[in-house]
Amino acid sequence: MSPRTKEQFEAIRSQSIRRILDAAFCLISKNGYESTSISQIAKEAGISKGLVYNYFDSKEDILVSLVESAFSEGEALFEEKFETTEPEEALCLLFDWFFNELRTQAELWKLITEMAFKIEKFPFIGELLQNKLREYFFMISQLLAQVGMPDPENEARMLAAVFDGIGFHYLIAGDEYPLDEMEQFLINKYCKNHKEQGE
Amino acid sequence: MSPRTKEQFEAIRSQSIRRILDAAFCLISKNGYESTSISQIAKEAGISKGLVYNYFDSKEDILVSLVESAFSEGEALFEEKFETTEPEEALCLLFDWFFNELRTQAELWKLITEMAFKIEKFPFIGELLQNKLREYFFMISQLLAQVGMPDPENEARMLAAVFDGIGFHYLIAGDEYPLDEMEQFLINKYCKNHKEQGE
Amino acid sequence: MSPRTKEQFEAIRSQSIRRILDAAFCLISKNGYESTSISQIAKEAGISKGLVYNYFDSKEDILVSLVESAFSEGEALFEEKFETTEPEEALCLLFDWFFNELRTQAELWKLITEMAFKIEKFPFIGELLQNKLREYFFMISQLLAQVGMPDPENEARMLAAVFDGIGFHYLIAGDEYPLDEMEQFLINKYCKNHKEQGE
Amino acid sequence: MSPRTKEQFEAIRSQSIRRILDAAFCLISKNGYESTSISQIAKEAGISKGLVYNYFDSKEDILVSLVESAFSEGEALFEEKFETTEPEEALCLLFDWFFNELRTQAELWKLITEMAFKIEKFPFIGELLQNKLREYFFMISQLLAQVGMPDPENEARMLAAVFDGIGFHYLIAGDEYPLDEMEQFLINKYCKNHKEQGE
DNA sequence: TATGAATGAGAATTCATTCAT
DNA sequence: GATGAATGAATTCTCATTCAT
Repeated sequence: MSPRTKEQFEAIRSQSIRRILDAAFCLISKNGYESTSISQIAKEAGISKGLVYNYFDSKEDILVSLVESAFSEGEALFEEKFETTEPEEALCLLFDWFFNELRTQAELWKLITEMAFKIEKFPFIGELLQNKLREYFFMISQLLAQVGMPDPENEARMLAAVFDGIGFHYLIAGDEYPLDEMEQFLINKYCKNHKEQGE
Repeated sequence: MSPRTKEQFEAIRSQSIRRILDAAFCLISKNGYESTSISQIAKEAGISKGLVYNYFDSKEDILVSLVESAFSEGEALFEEKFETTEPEEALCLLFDWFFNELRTQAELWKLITEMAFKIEKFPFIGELLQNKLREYFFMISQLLAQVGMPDPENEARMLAAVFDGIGFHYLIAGDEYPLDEMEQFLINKYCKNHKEQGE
Repeated sequence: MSPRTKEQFEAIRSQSIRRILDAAFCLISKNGYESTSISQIAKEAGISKGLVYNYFDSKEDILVSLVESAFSEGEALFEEKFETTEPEEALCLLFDWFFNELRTQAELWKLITEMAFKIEKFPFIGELLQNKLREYFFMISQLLAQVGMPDPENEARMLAAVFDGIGFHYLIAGDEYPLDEMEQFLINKYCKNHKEQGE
Repeated sequence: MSPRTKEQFEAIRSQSIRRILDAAFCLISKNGYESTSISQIAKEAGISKGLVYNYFDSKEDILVSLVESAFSEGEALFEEKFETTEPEEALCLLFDWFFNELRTQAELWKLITEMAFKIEKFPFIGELLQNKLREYFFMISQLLAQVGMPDPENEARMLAAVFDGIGFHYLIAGDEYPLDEMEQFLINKYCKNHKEQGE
């Protein structure tokens, strides 16, 4: 019989890779990188341990792929949201987006955030996180400047901290944390003008 | 040789325990819990591996003690600072205290914060962190209420988030992070009345 | 498409086998049998891992073929050289041949020689090596007898040892080893008569 | 109870190390380095796998120790033998020594020799072997010079080759190889004067 | 109290081999 | 004939924990 075509192989490949990354994401975001073994990942992905090494060089390599894909996912959503709107609305959308992300993608936020504690061990993460943080900060400070807020840089730095701090406390307190209330509170605080226009 | 007295034994015990916890703190806050071995802790503490098990039942037990002692350390400083002052000054002192902690005890903050990612693995940590967070929040909200801030609860939740968020970004960015500037910014923002009164 | 003829199939077969053996020779003589994987061989041969198993039953089977082909290569050259000449010249040619082999086919010598250390693991190699050694020894002893050397058997055993010993030291010392000097030295020692006659 | 004394620990340590090295020597010289697993070594030594790593950093580390101890063993015997005798007798003793070594310590010779094929993989071995070879060669060439042999350097190089070549052929042919006959033959060839004096 | 030797379970990783296409 | 995905056993190595002294 003739061998599978390149496309067939590629389909198989990407499906397996997808499975591995999904399993890895699920387990690592739940239990942490060190507490997740390749065996667990393979079992969760429904494949053999050996196959994992067909697609990834090492456990660290899985982490790299995972983190990069996690980052670029966030990226895409981020840009798409705020590029084409006027500042007042964009600011509102930012809160909207952030709280939505937190509600639906808490695991993703958890994974990325936990990486900050692994910078010593995996230096590439430091780079990624710093870049992420800079973009994040830059975007917010531009929004705030456009809205006419004084000292937008420090305000942005503070707002960025608010976001990660809320994510952090949500992680600790779980559903006891009043996400909805905080969202409303922040919108009222930062988007008053826009709101008033809406009234 | 005369046998050692109870007091002597007790002194030896507590000294060894202290050493173990110090070593554990040092290593775990730097490298993480999973990446720190009992051997490393014993070596850093200058005692034998076996002796560690004389004082602690397991590696997890060390973590429990470590986290509890870390928490109560923070506690003590915290209470002592704000109990006896008037609200306007206390708020200032709070910023003072926080940024000082971050500058001098970053490792402690890092250790406690990282624990949030281990809640699934060590449920006792969830309790501790939630309590901590509640106290933290309660104290700030009282301060803000006393200062006359409207909606002090949500403001407190936000300010608490600002603190942890700044800690988090400081962890990522290191000395590039403008801690001083942020401190000044927050003091100006939250303690204006007091400052103006002072002038 | 017309189906391939038997000859075409046969050509493909033998070409693939040739490639596999070449790759195996190259890698195994450099890195050793155990440190060479089927994947490496397949990659070096430019074919797939699976195809290797179309032509060989197992990794050991490759080694068998490899060693046999290596031995018979040496064989062919060997016989062709000394069969038709007169003894005095043949002895000279022997040295010539040996040092040439060493210089140009060191890998081959290395592969065959290393096999001696695998006799326990692959008994078939013992047979092959012993036969080889016997032929080798027999040929030399005949040459020496024809040249009129007393006790040609032991002299042959010694000379055979000299050859492999030199090969061995050349392997250790690399280009620092004075191959040329040794060649001249041995020729002077063993072929003086012939040389002097030639003058 | 009081802990064991330093001496007791040291005794335990060196006994375990001895066992590991003995087992490793036995297995590696028989089956080769790559074909010998740590599990096998531990089992042969009658200890657990884990303990091996209490005493050696890695499998390679075992090899290093093994090779170094093998080399220095040979060394000691070597020097002791030839330093204090007159050249004619020393030459005889050299043959004596060599054939004895081969008969009683074939495994040691095999281990050391096989290492030559691992130079690429373990560069430290190259150093050791070259030094060994140089000493070996230097000692023989001095002996031959003292005995009055012309061109003692090349003769020494040849004799050194004879030795390793014989070892090599003995490895291949086993007890079929006429070691005794070769010993006598070489003594007759190289120690004639001394022998004749003895007659 | 104190030591460190000893264990064994489990981690990451490799690789010969099989198999569906 | 040809491919490479998939497997599983084996390998090196780590580490929490136990134990004899």
